[in-house]
Parts: sequence; structure tokens; C-alpha cells
Amino acid sequence: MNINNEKDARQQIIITAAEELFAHFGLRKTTMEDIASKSKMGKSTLYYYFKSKEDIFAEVIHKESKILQGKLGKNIQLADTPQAKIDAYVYTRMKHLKKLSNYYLTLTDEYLEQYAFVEQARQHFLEYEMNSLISILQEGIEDGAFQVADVEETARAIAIAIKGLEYPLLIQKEPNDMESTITSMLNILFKGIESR
Amino acid sequence: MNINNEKDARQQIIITAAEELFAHFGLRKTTMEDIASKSKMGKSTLYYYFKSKEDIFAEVIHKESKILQGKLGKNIQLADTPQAKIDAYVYTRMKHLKKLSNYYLTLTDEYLEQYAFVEQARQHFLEYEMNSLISILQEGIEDGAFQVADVEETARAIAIAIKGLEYPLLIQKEPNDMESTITSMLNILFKGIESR
DNA sequence: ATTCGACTTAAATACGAAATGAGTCCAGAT
DNA sequence: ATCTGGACTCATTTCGTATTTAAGTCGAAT
Repeated sequence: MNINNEKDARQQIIITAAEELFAHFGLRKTTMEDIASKSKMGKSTLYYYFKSKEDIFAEVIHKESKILQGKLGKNIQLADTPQAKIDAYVYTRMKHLKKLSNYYLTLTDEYLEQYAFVEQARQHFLEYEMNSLISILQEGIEDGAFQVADVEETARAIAIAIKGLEYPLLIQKEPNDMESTITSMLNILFKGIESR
Repeated sequence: MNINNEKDARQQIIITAAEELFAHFGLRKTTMEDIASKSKMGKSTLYYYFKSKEDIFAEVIHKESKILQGKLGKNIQLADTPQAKIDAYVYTRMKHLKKLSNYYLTLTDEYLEQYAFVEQARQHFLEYEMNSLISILQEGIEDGAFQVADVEETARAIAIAIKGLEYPLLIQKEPNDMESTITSMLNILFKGIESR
């Protein structure tokens, strides 16, 4: 395991170097040479640890994604009611999004990179999101806190609304407050707008 | 007025020709020559009626936008409860969207055209959307049908959720049903997910 | 007032030459 | 055997320049 740790450590050095470079200069403008010199290795050494540049990029995305999922999981756990869990989920996601968007949301700096693995990462995250929401909803239903006709469709509806929140975050230059809009959306989600 | 009608008619011919060409080939691949020959006029004649190619494009977008607004207005009027009006609004918008997106939603065929007037048209439509939603909400509140803390924020929340619905419509190739997701979202909007 | 052919000019395209950078190979170090 | 990196290949990108295209103007004709 010692040898393997050593290998892992070197991989991490590479990924960390790549991460910073990608964040600064984007995928295209970052060369393997750059990553190598920042990692203090020869370029070919990178190819001992990773198959390709895309492979490194994929790892960076994967790592970022896991970090967000970690944060989300943690904050969901800390919240004690199903409502608070949803609040936590949405707020955590929104706060982290700007950073994550640097990597796998097409529109920010490198536009429309149609990499298959970016699409795949997005898909994976969507699955994670759906599962998280479904869990929370189900817990809420068992609690008696929520009343939902179709859990899956409801989760999808929430996911889509969150997606709508992403949009202004990505195109707007000034980071609009959003705060009150999110509050408003969550309020609708829980209470609806019909009189009762 | 006769003269003016004649002028309007010729403008309409040009706009219609341009519309079809833009829809087929996009803004960049459509030349003024193309528009002229489709309109059976000389190219310079176009400049008698319009200031520039962008100007024609702006008119096309404007016209499309007005058509959608007309449809929306009509269908809102036909619906008799506030709930039905919101239903009508959302469904009408979604049905029409694919077509409209050809013109002013960046992602479809000509990517990321950062034309100022496209952004402006979007902004105008958003204003229209907000006003429509605010009206419906206000009517619903007066009716006693709706109970809403902040009308404006609520309208914005709904607009954002609708924006989220657009996303899969634009990137997904197969026109997913969406039907049940929309139903689900509207259900949440009205009833919320909390037990009552 | 309206139309169009002829023209100008800026931008897009085409293309070959030069440079860059992803990925390979192999010899040598640990 | 596990690693490392210098030297290489070759596909892609960049660059400089010649050529074409197409937006927009002008002035004469109707």
C-alpha cells in the first residue's frame, strides 16, 4: 500500500496543479508542459500517471464534483427537518455553483466545449441530485411533513427549478443577490400559492 | 395612408423572406443578396426599407416575440380561473418556445451570438413575462384564490422555474415529453409539498 | 418617393508555411 | 519492476498573405 500511496500522492500533485491552471487559463490554454513544470515533473511522467490531458481534466471535474457532493451531504445531515434539508441543499448548491461552473458549465470561459465527459459529469451530478432530492422527499413523506403525488416527478421539478436558478448566475456579470428569489422559491415549494 | 400601407407591405415581404432564410440558414449564412432575391428586389432596395441587416433581424425577432405574446394573451383570456391562466401561460410558452428559440436563444444553431439586440429582446420578453405573471397573481389574490407574500418575488420565482424548463428543451435533441414534469411543477406551485 | 446597377471597403475565407503541443519511445535511474 | 525525463513524431493550431465575399453607399433612372 505504501507504493500505491506514493503513486496517489504524485497523482494528486498533478491534479492540483492542473486544477489551478485550468481555473486560471481554461482547458485549451493549459498545456501539458505547463502542468508538468508546475508539478515539477517531466511531461512524459504525466503520461505514466494519466492516459491523456482529457483524462486529467476529467479527474479534476470528478474531484470538484465530489467536493460539492460532500458539502451537500454534510449540510443535509446537519439539518434536522426535511424542510431544512431542502433549504440546505439549495443554498449549498447555489453557493458552490460559481466555482464548479468554472469547470463543467460550458458558458463561462471556454464556451461550448462539447466534451463527452463533461456531459457525462453533468449527467452524473443530475443523478446524484435526483437521488438526494428523492431521499429528502421520501423522508419528509414518512415524517408526515410532506405530501407528494409522485416523488420522482417532484424531485425532477425541483431539479429543474434549481437549473433555472443557475442561468442568471452564469450569464449575469454582477452576482445578483438571488437570496430573496431563492427564499421565495422555497416558500412556494413548501406552501404553494393557493389560499388554504 | 395608402402610400404607407404600400411601404408596410414591402417591409413585410422583406421580413417574411428574411424570417424563412434565417430559420433555415441562420443569421450569418443568410446574405442580403439572398433576402433581396427571395423578396424579388434589388439589394439596395432593402436599404431603403431597413437600416441594416441587423435591423431586419431585430424586426424578425420582434415580430416573433409579438406573435408569442399575442398567443399568450389570448390563451390567458380564454382561461377563467387564475390557476387555469397560469396553466395556459406555461403550456403555451413551452409549446411555442422551440420555434422562438431559433431566433433568440443562443444555443440552438448559431451559438453565443452576443448581439446587443438579442439580449434586449430577451430582456423585453422577461419584462412582459413578469408583468403577465404579476397580473395573474394579483387577480388571483383579489379573487381569494392565491395567497402570496411578495407578488413580484413570486413572479420572478415562477419565471426562473420556467427558465429551467427551457434548458432541456434546448440542449436535448429528442423532444422529451416534459408534459408530466410541467404538470408536476404546476401542482407544486399551487399546492406546495407540505402536508396540510 | 422608390428602385437598382455599379462601386467601395471591411471582413471572411483559403492556403501554404511555420510553430506549437499532445502523445510516444526508449534509455537510464531508483 | 517501478518510475522518470530527453528526444522524437505528427497532428493541430497559428500565422502571414492573397483572394473572395458580402454589407453598406452612391448616384442615376423612374
